[in-house]
Amino acid sequence: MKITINDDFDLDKIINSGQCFRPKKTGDNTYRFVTGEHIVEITNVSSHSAISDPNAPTELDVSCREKEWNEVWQSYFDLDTDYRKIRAGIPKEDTYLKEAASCGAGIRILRQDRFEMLISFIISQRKSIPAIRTSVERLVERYGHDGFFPNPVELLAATEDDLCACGLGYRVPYVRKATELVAHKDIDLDALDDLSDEELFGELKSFHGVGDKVANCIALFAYHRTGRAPVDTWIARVINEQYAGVNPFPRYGNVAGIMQQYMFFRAQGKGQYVSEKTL
DNA sequence: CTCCAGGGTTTGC
DNA sequence: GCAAACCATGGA
Repeated sequence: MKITINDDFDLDKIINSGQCFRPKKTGDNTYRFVTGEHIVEITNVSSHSAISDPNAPTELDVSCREKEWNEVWQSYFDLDTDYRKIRAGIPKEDTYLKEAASCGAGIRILRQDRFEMLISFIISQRKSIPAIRTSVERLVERYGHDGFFPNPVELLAATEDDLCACGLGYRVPYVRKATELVAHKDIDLDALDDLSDEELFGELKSFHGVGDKVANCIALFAYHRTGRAPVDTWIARVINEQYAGVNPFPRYGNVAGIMQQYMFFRAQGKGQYVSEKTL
């Protein structure tokens, strides 16, 4: 099925933005995404001239039917939000963010599976992104089914030794306890969606092994709380070197999390800066 | 071999 | 309240 997108949309930047660990490139201009019990292959079939023009619409060929696209992937890719408008609203005084947003144009904040994000970001602490991917894939292979991330009941089957074999190291008890709480319905991850940002943040931090940074990542990438801006080692470095140690995110209100993603992408040296003139 | 990774918890003051 | 020690592994 053919899809046309009239907004920022760059699959390569999305899968390399650090917000997701499983989506991957499967061929020339083709990418595979998985969430919950859904899987889709997406090929960018835009003409070459359109790819070089940031304002041209993006033409996609997607493997799923229209019903699934509208009910699952439209929301997953946050296609009802105007990212160009958000980028245009960045004050030019914030020159570093202007450049970062130019580099990261095309990134979108994904609405990902809650349990998967909880477990993935617990694992993420003190690990490199490639190492996180390896551990998450091992969980999928051993405890998921049909290539889907294991649901809480499936992951409950993993003993502490099993989890250790997935390279989780000292995080094994964190993942184990979180899985038990969710599988036994002591905590309802879906019900947390009704909470305010601060209340959600507090509930997420009640998990052993979830601190400020991980709670904000889960809030941003699973609950789409775009006002949350996780501060990790990369962002802390940016705050120190570019903002004289003063956290710039409060001024960006409910789009702070989107700005954080642009900065994270830029801080890793990814993306190319495109000057305002060529935009 | 060494170094460090999208941090968090525990401990000691 | 704060700073420092400590944490298991994999990837570079």
